[in-house]
Formats: sequence, C-alpha cells, structure tokens
Amino acid sequence: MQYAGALEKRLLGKTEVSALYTEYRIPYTFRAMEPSFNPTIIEDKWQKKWEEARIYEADLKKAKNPFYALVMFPYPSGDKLHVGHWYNFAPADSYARFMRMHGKDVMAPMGFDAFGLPAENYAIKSGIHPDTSTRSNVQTMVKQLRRMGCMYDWSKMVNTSTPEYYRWTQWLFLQMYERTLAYKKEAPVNFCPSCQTVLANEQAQDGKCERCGTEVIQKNLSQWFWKITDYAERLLNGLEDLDWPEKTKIMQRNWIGKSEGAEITFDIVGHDERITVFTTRPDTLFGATYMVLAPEHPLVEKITPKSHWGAVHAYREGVKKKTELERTDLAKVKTGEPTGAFAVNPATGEEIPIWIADYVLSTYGTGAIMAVPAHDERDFAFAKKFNLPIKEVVAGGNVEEAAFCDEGPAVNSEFLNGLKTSDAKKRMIAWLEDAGKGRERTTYRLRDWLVSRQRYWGAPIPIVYDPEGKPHPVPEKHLPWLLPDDVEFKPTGKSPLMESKEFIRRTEKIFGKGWTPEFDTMDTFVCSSFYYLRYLAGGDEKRIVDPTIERKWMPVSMYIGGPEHACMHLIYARFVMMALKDFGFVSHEEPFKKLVHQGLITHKGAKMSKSKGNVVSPDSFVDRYGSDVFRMYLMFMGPFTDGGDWNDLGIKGIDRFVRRLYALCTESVNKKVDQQKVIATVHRTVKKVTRDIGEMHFNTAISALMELLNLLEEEGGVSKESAKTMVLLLAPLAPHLSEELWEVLGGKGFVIEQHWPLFEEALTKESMVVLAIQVNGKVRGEIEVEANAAKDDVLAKAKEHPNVHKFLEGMVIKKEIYVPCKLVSIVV
RNA sequence: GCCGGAGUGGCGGAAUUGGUAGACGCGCACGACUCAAAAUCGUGUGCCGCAAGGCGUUGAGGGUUCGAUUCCCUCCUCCGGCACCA
Repeated sequence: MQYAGALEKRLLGKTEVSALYTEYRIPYTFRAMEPSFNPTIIEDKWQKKWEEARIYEADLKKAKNPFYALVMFPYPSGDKLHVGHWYNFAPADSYARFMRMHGKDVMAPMGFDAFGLPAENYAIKSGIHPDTSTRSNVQTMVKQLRRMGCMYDWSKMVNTSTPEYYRWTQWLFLQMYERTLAYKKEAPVNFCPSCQTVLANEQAQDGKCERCGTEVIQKNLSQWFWKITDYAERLLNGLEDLDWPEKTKIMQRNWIGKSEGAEITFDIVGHDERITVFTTRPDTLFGATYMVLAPEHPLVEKITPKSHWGAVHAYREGVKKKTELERTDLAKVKTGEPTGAFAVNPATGEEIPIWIADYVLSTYGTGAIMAVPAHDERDFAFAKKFNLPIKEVVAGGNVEEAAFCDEGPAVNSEFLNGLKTSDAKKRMIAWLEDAGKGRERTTYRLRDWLVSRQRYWGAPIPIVYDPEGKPHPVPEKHLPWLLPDDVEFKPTGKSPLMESKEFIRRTEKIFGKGWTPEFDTMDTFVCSSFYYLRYLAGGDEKRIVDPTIERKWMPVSMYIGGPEHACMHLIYARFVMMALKDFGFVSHEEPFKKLVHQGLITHKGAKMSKSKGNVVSPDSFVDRYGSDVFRMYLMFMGPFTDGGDWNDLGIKGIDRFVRRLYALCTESVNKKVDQQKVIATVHRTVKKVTRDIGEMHFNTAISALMELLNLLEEEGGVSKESAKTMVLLLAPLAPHLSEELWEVLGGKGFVIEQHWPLFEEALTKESMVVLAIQVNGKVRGEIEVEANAAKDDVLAKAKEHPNVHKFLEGMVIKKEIYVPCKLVSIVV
C-alpha cells in the first residue's frame, strides 16, 4: 500500500502523477490503495470466461424467443474506436443484456462497413493498398471492441469489402437489373470535384458533398440508378406502423415529399409539341399568365425561334456554370429569359409567353410550370421583375402587393367562380379530363438512387458491355466479380478500374473479344442496405439469407444508431428489404421494427474533431477506470437520446460508486434481516431500474442504484439476498463487475444468465409516509402518518402542527385537500 | 420561410396522471485522517437568519387551478432537419 507513495516520490516528487500512471499502465489499484479491486484484471478474467463458454453465440435455428439487437456497423477507420462508437454500442449492449435477462435469445452481431473513400484516400497518400489497411484496421477495432466487453456474437461477423460479402452486393444489383429496377441513364447528376465522383441526392444535401463538404457541381453523365421511386408510396405508408422516433419519420416523409395535384397540358403556338406541367393548384389555372421551362428542358431547343436563340443559349450556359448551391440560393434575385414562344392557356384560350428560368428545377415534376403570379410567391417575384401580368383568381388577398397563397373563393375563373379551393380543384380536374387536357396526378420529391461511383474501393458493378456497347449482366456463376488489384489510386474523374489490364483481360476471356467491363463501383450505401440479413446468413454461400431464419429473426427488434442516416441508410435499407420481399427472398417488408437514435457526445461544448483538438480517447480512460466505469459514465451523463458534454472529472463519481459497491459486497454482507425500509427501497429500486432500462433511461437507472447504495451504507451492511438483487440490477450496466460480484456472493452460473429480479408492488410502499402540509399553496410543515390513514385523521393531525396552526388561526377554512402519501392542502 | 425539439443551481441533470422543484452525480467550502499531499470518510452547499422560521425560484409575460417545470395563449433564445419541390 505504501508502495504507491514510495514509487511516486521516487519518480516524481509531488507533480502530476496521473499522467505517469497512464503512461506506464500501472494498474489503478495502487493509486486507490484497494488492492482487492482492479478493473483491468476483473475485466480480462470475465472476457476470457465468456469467450470460453461461448455464451454470446446465438443458435439461430434453435432459438425460441429471438431478439435481434443491432447497432449501425462501424467504418473501420485508422482512428480506431472513438467516444461516439462507445456511446452508440455500450448502451445498446446494456439494453441487449437487459433483454437477455428477460429470457430472450439475444443475437448481437458486429461487423464492418469497410468499403469507402477514407481507405482509398489513405492509399493515395501512402501507397498502401486499401485492402491491407482495411484488414489491419478491422483487426485493431475488433480488439478494442472485445475490450468493451459487449455481448457480440463474433461468429456472425461481416466485412463488406471481402469477396464473400460483396458477391451479395453484386447479386443484389443483378436482381434489381433483372426486374428493371436498375437502369442506366444519361442525366444531370451531382458531382463532387474533390472526391471525383458522382453522388446520390441524399449525399448532396445543401448542395455540398456529404463526405467532404465541397460544393457539388452538375454534370451530364450516363450512370446506373436504382428505381427507389417505384417504392415511394410504400416507403411512405410503411412508416405508419414503425416504432421509430417521430422526428425521423417526419424527415423521411419530407424526403419522399408526396404532393397531390394535376398534370395539365398546354399547346404551343405554331408547334405540334406540347408542354405538360404539374401543379398542386389546378384551381388557379385561369390565373396562369406565363409559363416557365427549366433551362435544361428538352423542348427549349425546339420551340425557341432564331431571334431569341442567342440570349436563351447564353442563359443556359450561365446556369450550367453555377453550382447547386448558387442555383438554389433563396436570397438571390430571380433570373430568366423569354424563349419567344407562346403557349395557350387551356382554360382561357389566351396566348401566354414561355420563359426559361433556373427557379424551375428540371428534376421535379415535369421540369415545367404554369406560372400563377397572383398566388405563388416565386411566380410573383418573377412577374414583378419582368413586368408580367398578375391576375387574381382566388379572393382574399391584395395581389398587387403580394402573392396570396392561401385558400379562398375562386374569382375571375368562369365555371369555378365562387367555389372554395378544394371544390375548385376537383371541378377543374374533372373539366381537364373531359377536355383531354389534363388529369389528376401525384408526384414525389424522392428521386431514383444513383448507385454508380467513379472510385476504386467499392464493389464492382457486375455489368459487361458487348462490342456495340450494350450492357449485359455478369452471370451469377461469375460472382464474386472480383475487384482487380492492378490499379493506381489517384482519382482522375474516371473510374480507377479503367487502368486494370487484368479486369479487361478477364472480361474478354469470359465474354469474348471487344467486350468491356463496367468500370464503376457501387455506392457503399448499397453494401449497408442488407448487412442485417448477412449476419443471419452464417456464411451461407447459396442464398442471401436462409428464409426460415429470416422469417424468425426479422425484423430487427432494436436498431440503434445516429440520426444522420434518417434519409440515407435508413431509407435505402427499407427500399432494399421491400424489393427483396417482392422478389421472394424475404418474408418481411420492413427491416427495422424499432429504432432509437443515440445523442451526440460533445467535449467543451463542441463536436469532437481533430482540428479542434477536443477529441476524447476512450482508451486512456478505459486503462485507468476500466470499461464498466467508462461506459456507465457515458450512460450516467444524461438521457441516452440527448447525448451530452464529456467532462473528465465526472467519471470519478462513477468510479467512486463502483468502488463503494465493491467494498459493500465484499466486506459488509451480513446475516442481518433487512428492515422494512430497506426491503421497500430494494423493491422500489427494482421497479425503477426495470422501467428505466426498458425505456433506455440509463441515467436515472444508475442514480436509483446509487440511492440504494447510499441507504445500504447508512444501514452499515446488507443481507446477501439484497446484495444479489443489486448485482442483478447492475448486470446490464456493468457486465464485468457484476459477474465478479455475483461470483463473490456465491451466485451460480453467469450473472447474465440469471433471470431479471422481480418486485412486488405491495412491498415498494412503506407503512409510514411523510406528508407536506400546505396552507394557501405554501408548505408550512410536515407530518408523518400511516400510508393508509383516513382523511379526517390526517387533517386533524395536520392542523395540530404548530406552524400550520399559526397560519390557520383566525382564518376561515374554505377547502381541504388530501392527496394520500403526498400532501395536505388547506385553503383559507 | 416551413417542420421538429429544448430552455431548471457554479456544472451534467432529476421530478408517475398537475401534488413538498433541485433526486443522483460533479465541483466548491469546512472538518477528520496525514509530517504533508493524494485518496478516503463526515458535514454543508438558492437567499436572509445562531436558530425557530421566513422569502424566492424552473427563458419572459399572461391565463386555468387549492396547487403548474408539467396544461393553454403571446413573446424571446438556442439546437436539429428541410428549403425556388410548383
């Protein structure tokens, strides 16, 4: 015990010694001068025992009561496990353990989302092959993850960058291709000049690259898409029954962006072609005083007369140069150019000018609009700027001053006049259908998923082209369609796979001279859209998943991960699951029945980042306090879904709690019979911890255990029975320590295999309770009464209280309220 | 602009259906142990008061109620998401 002091003096004198301990990995025990408790030793011991007994390996076939506990699998970065991983995984593990103690057959797998840009960028810098760095990162992370002591079933591990895995990514592509859900199309797409690749819409939100923040530009490229839009309605309706955060559902709903309205066709003066528009306000057709085409609209070239072509062409070129961000900047002044062509308003028969303007998007609706400046803010601003007529067709506003976008009675609209907006819409649609000039229509903002990437480190798209350039699927027997090795990693905007001689030779050898492979790889979100099925596959080479096991284990019982995937991974995975169900490979439509997002851990009030220098490294804290204490502190900081700000000192509170608990269970367990107060508190604690962990309120569950410990210490000891109950309650939160204490207390088997303790409601209540006595809403005293005392007795006793009596003297009592076990309120 | 969520001590946070606001923890102060420090333990920690007790209080203002952090209205601030979607 003096050893520590002597060592300290010898090495350092009085200066900061904690750094020294961390550096030399001297067990914390010496500092704490409690040689019996050493988290490092205890945690090693139990991790080995769990592994030897293989108690976390789930038997997927035999399990009777399956509980699929899933966390979003990590990217194996060279930066190793960070606090964010811990904050996601550790509470998820506590919840899974809690379910196991409730008799569930829990399966908690872990794997790696291993394809992607960072490994490739690292390869560009270092020359190390992404496969080499990825494998080494995976190894390191597995070690760190094991040290967390979570109940992962490592026998089910997946790594998306291995051929065994990506053959299924490619297989999925082929399934989509076969059913025409995968198609190639030339379209304006988001391109990140820094990553040198195209991006899906979901990855270019705000006009910036999701990965590097660079402003994306628009390019016309021929790319592979998956037809997620076919599933828009199902993706929307399916949300109804999911046990997900409401916020996430709203985000997905907005992202899908359903809107109902009509499609209206306008004739063009002097041309056979017509312009079709989509509008949610067909009732305002009489007010359409001009039309606007998106600059990229294919009709622009056909209808623009020579006299206007120069200006129109110049405008289009100008728009092309703008980034997505510039183009969608709301603050900017509207621009546009008349095409010189005219259309006919089908309702009024009037000729109205056709403009082009970049406030109309080519990618939404039909890429063309009818402009109703009186009743649409954007059209109003445009009309004001270019002096176009504004015609009121809905009463209720002052359309000279501002657009009136609310509903109201129709005016200046012949057969619609007087109708309220909803009726006018219906009437107009009926009229358009009769006249053959339009129909009811629903549109979605969701766009097809662009899955091509011009990058190396991904699953190759299993397509080859014949000498005429026609695409053909790579037959399934050639899967995995291997990612070639002989490439440079420098991004050029062209796919790195183009450099591979082996890749081209292989293609010609199998398919014939002049055949070429598809050089693009797939978006990594494809890999992660079905990984939850591969965990269940157990390395099955024949099928993506065994249908019997899928039927039994899907959907995922509890899925935990960050909220940033609301409109990416979480929408893609739903789409893929629905598609696989339609193809007949799975039985469920939705992959994730219940979803919870963990909050964000900040440090010194800011998001952790290397550039800010505020990154908290879990390793040094785990070295010092142990994994149990580290994870419990993360859970104690605040509500799981809120996250919190990391505080180096806060963890000491948990460390003290754990040491005191250890001391109690090893030194102060006695034969004495628990007093009623202790019994009631134990039962209340069981009740509270059960509810709190069930609701993922880990912070209050831990504080309840602290309160119990405080009481037991005051009592000077604990019965073995109560100690055991307490250790069982602790088991999901501190898995190693609780195993150790369970053993110390003579418990049989692993603590995690015990049943969760039960409580009796009747025993949670004590016979005597303290009541507050209020006079006119202010607390004037307290009395102790029997919990089931009669109202009259309590009131009489309350009035005897000297201080209460003082406030009642000379007053007339108006009202007396008695809330059993809570308070007495007297109004005078 | 639209859609969500949140504002409670020095700090993180807690408060079943409206029922003693500030549990639990951190920090801080004083005390015990020590030559000393760390660790540990004890006491205190909204304000006034030696105390009994009194007063105040959950972003601001108003309302309902015996009683409001909780319900209703107005406003302010912060955070997250979407944003020329016709």
